[in-house]
Amino acid sequence: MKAARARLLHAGPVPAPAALHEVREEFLAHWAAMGTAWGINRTMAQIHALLMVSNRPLSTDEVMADLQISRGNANTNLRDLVGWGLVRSVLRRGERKEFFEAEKDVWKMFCIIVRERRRREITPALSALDACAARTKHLRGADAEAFHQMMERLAEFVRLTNNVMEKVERAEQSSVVPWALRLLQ
Amino acid sequence: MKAARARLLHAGPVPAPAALHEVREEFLAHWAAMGTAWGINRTMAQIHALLMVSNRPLSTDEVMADLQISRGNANTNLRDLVGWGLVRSVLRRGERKEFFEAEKDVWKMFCIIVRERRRREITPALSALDACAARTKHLRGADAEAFHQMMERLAEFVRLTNNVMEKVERAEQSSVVPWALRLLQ
DNA sequence: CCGTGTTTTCAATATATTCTGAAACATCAA
DNA sequence: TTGATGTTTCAGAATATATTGAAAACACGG
Repeated sequence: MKAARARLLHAGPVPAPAALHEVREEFLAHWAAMGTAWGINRTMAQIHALLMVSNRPLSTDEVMADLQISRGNANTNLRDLVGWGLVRSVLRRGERKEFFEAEKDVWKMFCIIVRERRRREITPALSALDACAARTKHLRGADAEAFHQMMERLAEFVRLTNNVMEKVERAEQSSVVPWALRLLQ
Repeated sequence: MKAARARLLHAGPVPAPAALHEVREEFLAHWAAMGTAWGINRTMAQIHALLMVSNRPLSTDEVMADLQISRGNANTNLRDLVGWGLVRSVLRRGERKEFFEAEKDVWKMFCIIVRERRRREITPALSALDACAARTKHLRGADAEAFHQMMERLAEFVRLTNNVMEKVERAEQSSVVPWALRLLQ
């Protein structure tokens, strides 16, 4: 009580725990906003952020309490994060509860996201574009030919993207990618 | 009339216009789905797709008719696409109506998207992360230090991303990027 | 300044997505 | 088997996002 009041009464260096809490909140909010802009739901991004900056694995209940969300919501999104491979569930011996920890290596994180987005979105998109190209190959007329050409160009570009992403996935071993990226600097 | 009926009566090679229409619908749907997965609204992606495969500029009314959407919706999303630089508005002499055409060069399209996402999302994210790092630099304690370290690592990674994207933006001139990408093949 | 064609705006509505909370389900130890 | 502990599911509620449509604003030629 006294400490709290003291903080309000005189200006001075903010105590570390309070300051940290504040900055952490800001980070969670930013990460969530970023996620939203890239098609990831708010809660999932928030949980991910929370686990990224936690120095120990957290239980579902801790996540619920921290983010003020329901059990169902926490469970679903933790499950999804595990599905993405961005979060691992860890068991503590002697405890039945499940704990969760995020992959902390930023480069690995990036590789995982690239792998999953390739698998879930790029590869199917490529099939679709190839199909669109194939099905219009033999059609005649200016419209059809223009359409076909566009499909070819898009497919070619997505194929290149796909290949680049595939290389990035394997980057842990081959280290070609970090090298190429440095080259772009 | 006769041609239409003939199509219904005997099995045979589908006439080009009908086949093209079908494939085009499929492409629009796929592009819209893809957009959604990457945080772009359905209609905007659909309009973009429509203009990409149109061999002439289209008016707002044509877009409305083709996609069966309201004037307000068409207008807003066309405006946004122009804001992204993915679509240009063109004026036909003697006509008061505005027409719209998409950037058709796939590589340029990509550069535009990279430029805009960098400007709208990456740069602000980087500022936020730097701020989070700076504000926890002097805090002591295991929690604060772990947090600070994570912020530094994330900021470093985003800074790299930012730089790579900046190079891609300028790729039209310098052509370093296509070269580096080929290297990754 | 008026009339006409076009674009923009925005409150209301519709749709899509996310979240909750409680019940069902699992697992284990006694 | 029972009870304690933990997880999953999912219908309904809450929220966020997108869409409509009609009125207002605008731009221009006459």
